[in-house]
Amino acid sequence: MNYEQIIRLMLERGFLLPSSEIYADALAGFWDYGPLGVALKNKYVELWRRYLVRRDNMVEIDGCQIMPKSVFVASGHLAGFEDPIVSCTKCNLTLRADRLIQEKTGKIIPERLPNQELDNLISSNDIRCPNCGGNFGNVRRFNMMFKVNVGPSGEEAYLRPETCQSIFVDFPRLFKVMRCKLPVAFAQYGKSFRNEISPRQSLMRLREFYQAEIEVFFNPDKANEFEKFDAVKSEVLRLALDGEKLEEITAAEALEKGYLPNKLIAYYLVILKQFYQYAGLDVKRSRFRKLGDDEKAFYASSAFDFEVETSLGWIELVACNHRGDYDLSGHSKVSKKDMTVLDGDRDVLPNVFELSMGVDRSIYAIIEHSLVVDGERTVLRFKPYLAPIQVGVFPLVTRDGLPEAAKQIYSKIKLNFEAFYDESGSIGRRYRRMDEIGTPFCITVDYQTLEDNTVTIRDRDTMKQDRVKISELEQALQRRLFTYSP
RNA sequence: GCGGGAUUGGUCUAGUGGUUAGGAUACCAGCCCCCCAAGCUGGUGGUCGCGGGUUCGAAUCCCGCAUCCCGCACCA
Repeated sequence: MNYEQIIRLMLERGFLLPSSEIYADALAGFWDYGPLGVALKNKYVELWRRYLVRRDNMVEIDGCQIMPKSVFVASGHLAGFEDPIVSCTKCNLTLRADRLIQEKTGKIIPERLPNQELDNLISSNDIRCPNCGGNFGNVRRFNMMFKVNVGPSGEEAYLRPETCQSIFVDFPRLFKVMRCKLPVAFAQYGKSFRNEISPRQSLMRLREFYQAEIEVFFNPDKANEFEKFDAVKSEVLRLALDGEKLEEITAAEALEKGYLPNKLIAYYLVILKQFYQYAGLDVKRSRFRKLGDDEKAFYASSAFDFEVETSLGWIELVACNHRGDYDLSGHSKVSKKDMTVLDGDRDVLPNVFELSMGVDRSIYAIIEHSLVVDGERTVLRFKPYLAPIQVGVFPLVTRDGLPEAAKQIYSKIKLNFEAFYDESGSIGRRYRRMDEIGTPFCITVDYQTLEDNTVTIRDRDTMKQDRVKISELEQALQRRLFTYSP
């Protein structure tokens, strides 16, 4: 299935809704999660906590979405997150001013050049609209951050464009009160906001979106003194170092060959890949792509994108950036707070390696990779522990006391599991409905139930059934649902 | 932002100026009672993205706006 069909399925089944769709002035780039979507997302985030946050003893926080101007002065977003743009006075075509000039003149044009100088370059080189030949207006700045006004005085503040700034500004206190030692990782799941010029493809480019970010703070002199690496050194990574060319190589070899800068980064790339394996992504269709200098974010000294192949092509799920001491030194300068911490007997300003995960995109990718159309059967083969509905409960027929028996089981197990009771239509039809939303197990109450207090558990993927005693049902479900596997 | 296409019940769709907007699917109820969908009967649900205009009369023509898709540009 392609992107469009998948989105239709998500809309139809209550995974996703266009936000404020009843109004004609609904905004592009905003989508709501429906009941199944939020259930899937919550379980995905729980898995993230299990396989990354808890596994690595990370410290999780939940920071505010609105932050004061100073934060973004220090982070560089007020200057660096801003593009010089210019519009044609005739056809309104809008382009990046620096790139336009660079393209026409062949000269390297720094993005930070003042507007006036960019204007001068456009007129002195007689640059006209490539679309209609019209003249360009004056260069202006477009900042992708949403500005908000706080309090009656309208104090200038911004919606955070990335969640990690909360971690950086909280770092000094957190490090102390949580009794941290380097290296230490901080994690946060939450919303970020970017005023995208043209949001497209629903979950791929949202203006309000979820990130799950991990910021690893470490002593740059000790990035190779990293014992945890040994446990994962023989894991295979798929690396795209130079364009599309792909190398499958163990983490240890990648280090030896200098593809990866240090053990710490190698370790986190491995556990990120492992996490996605557990999330049910087809990692054979994934890669870590090394970004060229022209693609990297302004704060990154080296960067890998974790990407997966979908019907939309390769999409970026996680940006893995070596941010150096960019953030802490920036915040230290602007806030005049000391951001150094004690490591051994020495004060160090930690460096940061981040795994910045796009949650919404990940959800999309998992759905696409989980979807199997097998003849007439449409199945979402979610890992059981990610399934929005975990178990369906059905009476085989609607007579002879079977519905009553089934409802009794349902009312009991729904306290511990996401269960769904259904008695409408044929039994096969009910199984298929569950297949379509990825429910891994269905319990059927049949005539034998009335005789010996057993029910069948039907497996979504094999369609086979096991018979279990009602008294052992919850245990049996527990075991099936929470067997984690890559 | 630019160019192109699209916008009719949950979903797909017929309908290009004129009676209560038709169908499929889904859904609901009843029948059937069947362990892998699409059997029978009945039923709910749309005023046609929003606003304005033309016309005696518009889902159907015109304008504006919004959203979605594709291409370009943008994507810290």
